[in-house]
Amino acid sequence: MTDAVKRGRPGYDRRGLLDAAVTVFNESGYDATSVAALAARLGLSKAALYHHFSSKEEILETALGDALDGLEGVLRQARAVAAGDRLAEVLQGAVRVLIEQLPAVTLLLRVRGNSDVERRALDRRRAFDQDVAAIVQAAQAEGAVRDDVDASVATRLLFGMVNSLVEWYRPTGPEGAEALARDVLTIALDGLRTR
Amino acid sequence: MTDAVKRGRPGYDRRGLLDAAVTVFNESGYDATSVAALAARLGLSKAALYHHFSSKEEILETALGDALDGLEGVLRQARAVAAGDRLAEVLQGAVRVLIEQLPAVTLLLRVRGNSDVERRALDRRRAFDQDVAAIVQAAQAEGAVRDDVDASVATRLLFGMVNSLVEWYRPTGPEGAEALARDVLTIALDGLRTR
DNA sequence: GTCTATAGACCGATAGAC
DNA sequence: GTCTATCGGTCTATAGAC
Repeated sequence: MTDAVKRGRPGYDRRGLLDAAVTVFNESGYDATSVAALAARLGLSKAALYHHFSSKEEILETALGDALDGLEGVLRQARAVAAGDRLAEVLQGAVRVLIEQLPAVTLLLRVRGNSDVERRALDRRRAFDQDVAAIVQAAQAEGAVRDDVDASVATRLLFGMVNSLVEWYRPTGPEGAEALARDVLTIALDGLRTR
Repeated sequence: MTDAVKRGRPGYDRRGLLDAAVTVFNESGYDATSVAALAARLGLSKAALYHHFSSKEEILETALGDALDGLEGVLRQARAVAAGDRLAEVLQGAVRVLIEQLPAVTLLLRVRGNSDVERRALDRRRAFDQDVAAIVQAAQAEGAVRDDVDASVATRLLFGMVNSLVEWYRPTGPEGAEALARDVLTIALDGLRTR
């Protein structure tokens, strides 16, 4: 963490503005938030906003890109471990990314494909899901994962569980990121039933 | 099933109009859908719409009520079985309700509390979640469910998995309701890992 | 004639563009 | 700061099946 000296007039930088804007989008919805309303909420003028981003959609695109980069990074990382352990690695990594980039991932998960930018994001998400499904399938072939549940159904259910974190997880809460990742892995791999 | 003789001018009845309207709300968002746009999409006039419902919000309220009635019915039904089996009963019932009332439940799960109606629905949803968490806790006390995961966290994760069905399940798909309920129970209770 | 669903013209309020 | 389009909603009259 190099704490670069901040120069120039103080205020939002591109990064801080992005985070703040995404939070507002999550509160009120992307479409429902006009640029004027966004600027007002952030306490600056539209002109200042457009100094950092050339359009409202560029804010969206950047945030969705960040979220997707994080998730795809998890896949890259998972390729380093043995095929049988890959699913656990992906689940754990996904929980970590969700928590670290909660606002951006929240925005990503609410995208419904209303524009080209949103559709491209959905395409990347679909590709991610397919990669995960392939990992599940490989684990089934290896015998590490039960094969009486279809790989793509299992993938959707697992990521339904993981993604639901954005609905309720708050950084201030009692549950830490590691504990949460552990709980997700426990349920996903071993289930809740005692034996 | 008394198939009452249909009298009067043909067209939408309240039920059919509700289903159609909820589907449109899910496509475009409740707030973003104007009454005029809704009426146009359904092929009738605003006035005809207001013959069946006294306000746009009453449509929302009715749909959310239907979804919540269905979920609460699952809880009532679950009270009939032994405490140790109750969680399985609730999960299975919830999957069934989600599938049978997919449009209404989808709408419910997207509510963010932007009005009194939405907040009341969220309150009922929270109460439902708490009831389920109590069932999980009771199962833990009985030793039927592992107690190294907090009951309310487990509840949220399980229902994250179940609720995610609205994002991808389509009645036309290959997966039937019963098969899906079985898959959910398998993962939730036994996990994906082979033993 | 009765019952249900429907249409068109219109209202006051307001949010957003200019 | 003004102006216009659109919002949710109303009123009255009517169309069509039994």
